[in-house]
Amino acid sequence: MPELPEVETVRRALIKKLKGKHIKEITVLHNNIFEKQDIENVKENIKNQTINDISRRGKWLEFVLDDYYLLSHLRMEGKYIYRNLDDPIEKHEHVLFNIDNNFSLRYKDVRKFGKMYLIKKDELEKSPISKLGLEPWDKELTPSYLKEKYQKKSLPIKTVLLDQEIITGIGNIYADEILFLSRINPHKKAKDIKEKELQRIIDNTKQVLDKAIEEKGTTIRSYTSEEGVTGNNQNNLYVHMRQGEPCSVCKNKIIKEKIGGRGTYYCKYCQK
DNA sequence: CAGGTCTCCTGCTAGC
DNA sequence: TGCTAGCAGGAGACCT
Repeated sequence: MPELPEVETVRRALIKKLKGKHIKEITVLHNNIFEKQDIENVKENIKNQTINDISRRGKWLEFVLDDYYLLSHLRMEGKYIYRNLDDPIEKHEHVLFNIDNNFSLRYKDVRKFGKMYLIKKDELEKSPISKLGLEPWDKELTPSYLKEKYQKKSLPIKTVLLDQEIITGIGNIYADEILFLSRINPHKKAKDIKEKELQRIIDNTKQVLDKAIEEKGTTIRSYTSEEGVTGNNQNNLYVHMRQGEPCSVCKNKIIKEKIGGRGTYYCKYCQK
């Protein structure tokens, strides 16, 4: 499940291979990937566009083309793979990019949850990324920013950390890790979090995500290594996917509960 | 506006 | 061993 570090890892890999290349045409095998868009327009407009750069906003990849941004969200299982142009289409490949009549870049997504948007450069405000909150390393991310955003949130902090309109890029794995390192109980209401704790959340968010990027992401529950991106950060997880194992601090058992519909792992002795 | 629930989708897994 | 029901999960839609 790609979160910010995994998306950043994918971005760095893609740009090496794709920068300066041209999208000659695309084949779309599952229209829902391009949600609420006219597929024929998308196919026509993307023809012969140059991939000038690939950037990232939260969990979104942003292909910077000549006249458009191609926004791509991998959601749970999305990945990009390279094939020869005439290689047969394999299961779960939904969008095929002909790159310079030379090779095929393919978007593959077992669950079909991923989304793409082809947006004119001056219409970015109409796209989903316009609603995103601050990047974890943004200077504006301060305890007072979070205090203001959290003041009306009665939801558990675990749920609120996943809110992409406040801090963008945190997903289910890293939310658990950030709260463990911050010694905050995931059930605690966001509005009840003290200023000192907010500072710990900010510091640990950066630390956890930096470390995960350094390790090229976390690979769990991944049945193929075909995406070419197999990270090592799963070895550094303190609580996520570790129910029943001893807490690294107090040795009590890590527990798993559902919070806001999400599997949540924490130590109820260390996290108050 | 805040928050709850449903939906999308398919492979994996627990339980019989 | 083989089958099936239920689960996992990011984010938008829809409802209260």
